[in-house]
Amino acid sequence: MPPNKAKRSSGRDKLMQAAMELAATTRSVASLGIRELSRHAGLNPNTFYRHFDSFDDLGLAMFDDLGAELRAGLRDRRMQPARGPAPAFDHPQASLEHAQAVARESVRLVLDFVEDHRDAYVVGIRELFGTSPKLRAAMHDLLDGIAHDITEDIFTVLPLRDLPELPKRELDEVAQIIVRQMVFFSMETIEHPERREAIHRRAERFILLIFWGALSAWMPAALADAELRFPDV
Amino acid sequence: MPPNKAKRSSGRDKLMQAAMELAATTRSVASLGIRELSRHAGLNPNTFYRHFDSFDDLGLAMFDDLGAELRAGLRDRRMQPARGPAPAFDHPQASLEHAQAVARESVRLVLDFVEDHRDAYVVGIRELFGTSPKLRAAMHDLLDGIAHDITEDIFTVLPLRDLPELPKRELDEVAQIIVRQMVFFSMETIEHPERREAIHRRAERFILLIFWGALSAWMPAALADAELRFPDV
DNA sequence: AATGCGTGTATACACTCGTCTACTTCGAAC
DNA sequence: GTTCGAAGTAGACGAGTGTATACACGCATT
Repeated sequence: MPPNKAKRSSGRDKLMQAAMELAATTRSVASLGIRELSRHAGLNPNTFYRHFDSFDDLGLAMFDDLGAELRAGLRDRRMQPARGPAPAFDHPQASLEHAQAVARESVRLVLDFVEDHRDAYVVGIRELFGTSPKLRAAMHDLLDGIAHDITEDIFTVLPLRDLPELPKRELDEVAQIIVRQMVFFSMETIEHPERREAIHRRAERFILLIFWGALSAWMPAALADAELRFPDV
Repeated sequence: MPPNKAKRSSGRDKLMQAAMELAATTRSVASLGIRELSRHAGLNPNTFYRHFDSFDDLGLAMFDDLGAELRAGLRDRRMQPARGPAPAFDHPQASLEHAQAVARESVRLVLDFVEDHRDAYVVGIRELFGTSPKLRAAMHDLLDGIAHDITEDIFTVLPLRDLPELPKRELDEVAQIIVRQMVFFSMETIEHPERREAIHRRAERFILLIFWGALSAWMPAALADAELRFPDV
């Protein structure tokens, strides 16, 4: 029953690869032509029907791969211990600097991934507001999944879980906002690679700003007591 | 030299209208067929060439109209005096409640516009990450223009201009973030109209949160002195 | 009254498209 | 060793496509 998933027919992969290349530069996934696609993949038009029964089908397969790789990459680099342990929360200034470092590294991580997977990424974002309801929903779910990962990550890495006032539901909302904003920032680096550093700074400042807002809103006493200042970024 | 711009050929308008209807449901602007489009507009295929020399051309014309109407609508409803004058800044709690009212009304304004111009709006957002660089740039510029309007509005309506610490450049960044986030919120109401009220609340909370972050970051003393609390939304 | 010109139409040509039917190849299971 | 199914190929059909050429109408200017 297990049909050696690794060696899996190469025609399928060729078609997905060709679709990615074509959709990244020329058209949207739904508007690809079967002939155009198979020609670009070096295959017969009919081969498409052997593996997919619609372009939605193909798109979903592509985004499954893309999403798995992105979330795995994020998880791996999040787990790497080089970042060091989080400071205890009774050293607020250290905690703040730690949070800033985490934000900076996370932004770099995303922008690196985008740079390494340019084609797949632009196709995915294109379909986020594209014509196919199924692909829109798939990308929407993917982004929300990443946001949820981030929420869990914050609860794990930072010692905020000791503070009962910080509701997970609202933290999830903040994570979703960050993920969605990063869509714009990352597409901006693709269109204007030369502005990469400036965009990186803007993204980092945005993340710190909204967290600062959340902290100020939900636990103002802690900030006031520690006489924290918003960091210059 | 002024060729009665109002009465301007109706074929042009028919084509743009047809393009809007088709692109909103079926395809992206660039993937429209000339025959399909003119058939849907009740015109001869060649008529298209009389008015446009590419689909980019047509898209730019559409977005010019859309953008003008949106920005005019925003400006009008911003100007209407029903909102009342802004409180002086030495009454911080009143100022905060005023800001909250402005945020709530602005969100409602945008969501109303989106509801009233569903087709044109989804086409525009589709092209924001679409295949045509020209249309992407046009939509990008449109959003940035709106963000700039908001910045100016804040400087006019709220008495923050008396505070030299609040840099206009950073305020512009915040406005851009809000506009971009509203893209997601508004598309969410289009896909899930029944969640409109919940989305409205989330959007309002987001706007207040990021402004709260900005205020806390740039003028923490003012907030601390006034013993302000983040409003429940 | 004559002249352009902007707008819309009719027809035709060469080409691409999606898909149907029929054929090959190949590897694994019995 | 044969069978069988999955993967890929070949060719053909009708429908739809972009666009070039040529034509018709209305209306302002001269």
